[in-house]
Formats: sequence, structure tokens, C-alpha cells
Amino acid sequence: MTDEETGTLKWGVERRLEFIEFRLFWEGGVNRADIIGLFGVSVPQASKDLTLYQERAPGNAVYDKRAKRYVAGDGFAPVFLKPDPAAYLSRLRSLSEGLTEPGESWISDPPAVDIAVTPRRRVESDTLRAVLDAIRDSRSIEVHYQSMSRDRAAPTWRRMTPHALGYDGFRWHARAFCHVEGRFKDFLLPRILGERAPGDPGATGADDRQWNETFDVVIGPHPDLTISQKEVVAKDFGMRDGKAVLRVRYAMLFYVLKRLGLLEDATKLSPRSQHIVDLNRPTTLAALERADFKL
Amino acid sequence: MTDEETGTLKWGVERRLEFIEFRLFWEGGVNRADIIGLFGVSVPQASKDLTLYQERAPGNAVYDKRAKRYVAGDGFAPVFLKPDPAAYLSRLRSLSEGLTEPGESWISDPPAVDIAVTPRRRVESDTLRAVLDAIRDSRSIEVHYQSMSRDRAAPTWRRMTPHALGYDGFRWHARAFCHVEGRFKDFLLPRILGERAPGDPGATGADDRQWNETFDVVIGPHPDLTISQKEVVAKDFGMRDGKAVLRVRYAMLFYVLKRLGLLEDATKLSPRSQHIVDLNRPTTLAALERADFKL
DNA sequence: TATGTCCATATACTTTGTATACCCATCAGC
DNA sequence: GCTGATGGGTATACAAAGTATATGGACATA
Repeated sequence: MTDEETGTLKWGVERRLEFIEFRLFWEGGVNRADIIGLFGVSVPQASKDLTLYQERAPGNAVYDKRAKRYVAGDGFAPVFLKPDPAAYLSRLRSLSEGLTEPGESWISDPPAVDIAVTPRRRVESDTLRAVLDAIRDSRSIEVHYQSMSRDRAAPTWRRMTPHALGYDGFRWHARAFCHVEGRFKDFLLPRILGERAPGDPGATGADDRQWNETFDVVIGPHPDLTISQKEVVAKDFGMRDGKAVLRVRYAMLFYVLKRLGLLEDATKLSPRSQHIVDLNRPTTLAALERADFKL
Repeated sequence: MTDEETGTLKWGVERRLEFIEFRLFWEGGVNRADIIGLFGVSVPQASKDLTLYQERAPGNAVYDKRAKRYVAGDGFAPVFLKPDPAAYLSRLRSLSEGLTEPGESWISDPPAVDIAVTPRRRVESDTLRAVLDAIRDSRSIEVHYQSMSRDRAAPTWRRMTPHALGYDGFRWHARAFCHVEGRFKDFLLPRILGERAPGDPGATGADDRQWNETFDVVIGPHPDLTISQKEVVAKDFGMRDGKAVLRVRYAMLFYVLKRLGLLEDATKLSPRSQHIVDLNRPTTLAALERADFKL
């Protein structure tokens, strides 16, 4: 049986058809020139691709003679990708932050975008590789770590056994067993200044209770909002009966609360900027205590 | 001149070599089976690719007979990609959040990851498309918008002319001229429940002063930190002489301040969770006022 | 009307990739 | 120490995908 009969396409061809569909859906149209520019194929090949796309997805692409390009047809139904707004916006963010090459992202003329970024120390390639290696092989490494302890200014070498990565919304950290203190801790990747000496592990991820056990944060709309405002906030956060439950690892609890603005007593903050409150604050504070974060 | 002489590679081949390099660098090794699995090529072709990679990047790949796969050589020097830890972590995040297909991301066995996410109402495909179209074509649309005004509970149809997108760290919004109020505003994409009736624009992006003009936020370490802690924070944020300047659009000022924890008086917050303060708070408050955010 | 642009298609040719077969080295298990 | 399983390399004949080049058509603009 040939490829043509089975409908199977070569990887490269499928990527191009996917690209055509992406452009039709999100960018309002596609050109032979677009295909040529991105994939470096010849003019006739780009024509063939467009023809093939029309065979595989009838009605999706119609030629707009005025604009001299294909635009999405009325009853557009994606065949090669499941269009996900979150995925598109994620691409747009990567592109805007310079993490993706313009060609790679498939977005031709991105809209004007601004992102509330905050400048942060960067992570070194070697650091990330060393941590990933240690996690993969279940081994320990020594890291030259710049901690935030009250008086120790200079970075020190400490052995640790990482088993996971965490992201708090700003920075990445390694979740690791600290051989010096004999307990699990977070090591911020940007504060690791060097790494050396892979060795035997001190503990496994299964031993990390704070990582493996979760706590339920219960949130609700800020009490000072009007009834209609509360309804909007409830929809924003997918609340039912005025509340929503977030299941969070103890090891991530501090970060989630900080991100949600719930570390302090949110009822005392202006509802204009703080839309939600913690409906179970005493329990949460106890959980934070258990998670080793003393405020 | 042939391709072989110029060193030019077909798009598909180059992707595969890039993939080989990616795996060598970040994932500790690569296999024929990996290439076959991801790109659907035949066994001999995968062999050829590995051979070709070794020709193009001598010494980067060495065969580990024990592990039966290629691993990165000692003097590994990337040829097909510039390894960027931020890009890798961004991929990892997309993968963990389910925004990327496992195959597409090139990360074979991702480490355990947790991300401090917060549940949010989703954006509709049609909404995003309509807004992107309007931005691209400089047109207006009517949106069925659920606003947060104090008493208006029901969503209303309002005409607006979007010219940019903004991301506050949590949600995306359209920066747009509001035809009802006759001024530029932010429309949260998840609160747009419907869209219709493209029409003439009400104003252009160039008219949006709050978007086009910027304000400098000056930050410094929290005064209650010890000297050594301040040094760490200074390095974290790239401060010089105890301060750093962030240039921010007025239209984004509120979001940036919220993200940095600087909406309230940060000196009154615990330095344990709030590491930085606004060194110019009165000016910032005036700027917020100018940005139309009345706290 | 002339010109430029963009799409489509045809032909002859090159490159890339497949299917199949066979060989080699290493390792785990008997 | 043999044996089979696994993973890599390579050769040959063939299929497919893609290129270069040329030609023609539709449409917008000057």
C-alpha cells in the first residue's frame, strides 16, 4: 500500500500543511511565498502543498484574488491541528520574550504586545544541564549556592540531590534534598553559581513529603465586592457556590499564595486590585507552618 | 554548486540534526529510535542522519556502547542551535501545562515539574481570532463584554478598536479604544463572551498615549534585609548602586507593580516574602494616577 | 494597453528516503 | 563460552519528494 492510498504523509509535508492551516486560522491567510520563506521549498512545491492542503481539507482555503493569497473559508474546520488559543498566546509570549526565533514560531506579523516582565538573574546552561542530569540519574551534585541566609554573604558549596523542578511564576528552582541540612529544600537555579562532583544520592523524591502531599486552598471573591462583581470573579476563577478549591503541593504552597496575593490577609487589601480571599485562612497558615515557611 | 558543497541542508534534514543536537545537549543522549519515533523516518535514514551529524559537528556525539546511544562529547560545541536555558525551561513549562504535544517539544523524559498556576477562565478561539483580525486590519468590533463595574452585572455589547495585546503575568487583555467611553482601555480576553460586526476604527494605536509613553520604576532591596541579603537581591534583579530602573508603559504600570508587590507600601511587608521596594513611591503613585488607575 | 504579481501546471532531472538484506559489537542469560 | 537480543552501519534497487525551468492564466495598477 502506498502513502497516497493510506493518507499517510511524510513528516515534512505534514508540517507544511499544518503551517498552512495555522496561518489560515490565526493569521488570516497564507501565501506561496510564506511557505517558501519558512521551509525553503521551491515555488512549484509550494503550489503543490497548497493544492494538497485543499484536497485534504476541502473548503478550508479559498483564494482571495484581491489580496492574492488564500484565506480561511466560511466553514473552516481544522484538520491538521486543534487550534488552542492558550497555545497561540504561549507562542506569542515566547516570541515577544525573544525565546523563539521569528521563523520557528509560525506567527508572521505578530500584533503589538507588551508583557509585564521583571528583570531576573539568568540561569546558566551548564547549571541547568547539571541539575537535569542529576534528576535523570537520581544522583547528587555539589552546587556553589548563593543563599539568602541572614548573615552568610558568600556563596558556599553544598551537596544536594534534586528530584524535580518548580516554577513559581517568576523563577525556576530545583526541589532537592540538602545534604548539609538533611532535609528537602528549594534551590533557585539563578543562584547556583557553579556545579561539580556528581555523587551518590542522599534521598529520593519519594521521601519528600512536602512535595508529595497536597493541601487544598479554598478561595472566594473578596467580601467588599458588590454582588455582581462577585459573580464576575466567580466566573473568572471557576468558582461554584462562591468558592473554588486549589489542590497544591505543600512544597509549592508559599509560591501559590504569594502569586494569588493571599500571603497577607487579603480582606484588608483593596478589592480593586485583590479580587479573591482565602476562605480558610487559619488552616492555610497552619499548612504554611507545616510547609516550613515561617512568615 | 550542489547542496553538499555549499553545506546547505533541506529543511527537514536540518530539523533532524537540530533535534539530535538538542537531545545530546539537554537530554543526555540520542538514539536511532528517537529519530525514527519523532520524524517517522526509516532505520537506515536515521543512521545516515547520525553519521551526517557527526560530519557536521565533529566530536559532539560519541557512542556509548554501554548505554547503546550517543552522548554529548567532552568538548561539545553546538552547531545547529544556540542552547538557551530560558528557551528550554519555556518549553518545559508549555509541556507541563499541556500546551504542547509531547512529541513536538523534543523533551523525551521531562523531569518532575510543578508550576504555581492559578485557574482562570479560558479564552475562546473565535474571540482571539476576531481580536487579532481587528488589530491586523485596524478595524473595530463589537464585543459582548462582562465588565467589573460596581453595579452592572450583565454583559453588554460595546464597540472597541483594539491595537495591541497585553499580558499581566496571569491573563491576556486587548488594549483598545472604547467607543462607548471614548478612551483607551483594557479588555480582558476571557471576559469577552461574543464578538460581531466589524466596523470602522475609532482611533489608532498611535493615539494611545498611555500605551506609547513610559514611566521609570526605580526599585531597590527591602531596607529590612541584612547587608548580605541586600547584595543577593541586588544581583537577582541586576541592581547597580542599590537600585534598578524598569521602563514600563503607563498602560502596563498597574500590572507590573502588582506583579512586583509594589502596589501597597512594600516597606511594610515582611522582607521574607517581599524582597524589593519602590524607591520613588510618591512619583509612582502620581504616575498610577496619570495611568487612570485610582487605588 | 502594458506591466507586474501571484497561482497553477508540465517536463526532465536530482536528491532524499525506503525496503530489504547482511554484517558487526555488546551485553545478559544459560 | 555460546546464544539470542539489541542497537548501530552499510549496500543496493527502487520509490517519493523536491528542483529548475518554462508556460499560461487571472487580476490589479499605472
